[in-house]
Amino acid sequence: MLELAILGFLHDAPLHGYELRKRITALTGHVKPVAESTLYPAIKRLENARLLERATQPGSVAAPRHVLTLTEEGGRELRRRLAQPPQRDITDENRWFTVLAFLRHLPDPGAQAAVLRRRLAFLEEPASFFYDGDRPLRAEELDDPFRRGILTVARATSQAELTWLRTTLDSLDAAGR
Amino acid sequence: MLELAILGFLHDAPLHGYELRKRITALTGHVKPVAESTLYPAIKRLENARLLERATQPGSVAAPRHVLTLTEEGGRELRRRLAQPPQRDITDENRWFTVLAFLRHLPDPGAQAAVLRRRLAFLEEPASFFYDGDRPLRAEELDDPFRRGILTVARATSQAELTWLRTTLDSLDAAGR
DNA sequence: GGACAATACATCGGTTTCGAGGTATAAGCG
DNA sequence: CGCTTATACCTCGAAACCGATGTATTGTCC
Repeated sequence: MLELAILGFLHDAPLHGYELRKRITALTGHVKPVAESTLYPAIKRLENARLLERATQPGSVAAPRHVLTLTEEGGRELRRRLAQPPQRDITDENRWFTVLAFLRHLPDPGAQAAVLRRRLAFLEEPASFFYDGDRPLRAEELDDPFRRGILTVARATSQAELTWLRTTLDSLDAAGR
Repeated sequence: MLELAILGFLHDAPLHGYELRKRITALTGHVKPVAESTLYPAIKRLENARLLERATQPGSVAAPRHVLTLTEEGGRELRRRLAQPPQRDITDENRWFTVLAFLRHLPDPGAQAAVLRRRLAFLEEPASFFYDGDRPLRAEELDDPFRRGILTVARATSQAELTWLRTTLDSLDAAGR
């Protein structure tokens, strides 16, 4: 997820690590902060895999900056990850939002729609957090107000996202024709 | 988060690991699956910390079951974690839902309300995913339909949860008086 | 003039998590 | 009788992540 965000931001423009960190913090940091000690090793991983290149830029504000640029292979890898995200990126909202944030980098509207359809399928299958045997429980059936809250909030999210997904898929399909 | 779920479920009733796994999968598994290779070491950690005890129950269906029981110290630890969750558990929805799922185990309505108020404070501060400098961008200002989706869904979630939080806090305050 | 925050990068050890695989038993099916 | 599925537990190595800490420079505030 972190690597996807790095690739995605660098696809827009070359950045140095510190700036990258600020952007990632703005994107997902209020929910799930990213430590520097997680970011720099991730950059190194991507560099070792030749997905990005580093150019030292001296005479800068403070310590010498390492400007990071996506390689062609890095661009391909970004598109590969966006087109075929693992199931985990579809189901976990944190990860899913990261996919969405960069999905425009997929050149083909059909490929974009295919990813949205996977999320649609996930949201359409009946799933709860609490069960009576196999039967999913509804909010009204719960005594616990906190568990009721979980279901209430999850249902509202799901409704809003389903609406958005369907209209967006319609316009993508219209554009694809 | 996993440890909290284990402590929470065992507070209700002693369970063996396999059953625990099924409950955790029902609770959060559709969003973020838990591998067995994560669960069993987690159980062992909690056992080593004397937060739970293990009793082998032979003559069972298949392999001998290890029935896990929460110790008194385990109960105290559960309440401690519920009363003072780290900020990460407040901001990250996955973690927050786990806190909510077991918050009823806190005996004091005032303490429950205090936790909800932390989430309320987090949701009330203006935060976006995308910025123009320091100014948070609204959905309408974005060209990218996918990024617009993020904001649309996040706003709907936030609205629903704020409503639920306020009514629940009202009734908790009424009960506390 | 000195404290402090921001910029910019990095390492280290420890913890958690994941994926892949392994070992058994029992029940149901054809 | 073998096959699959479910029950039930476990290990191993690799990856990922986190908190603490370190280094150095520049700009800002009092």
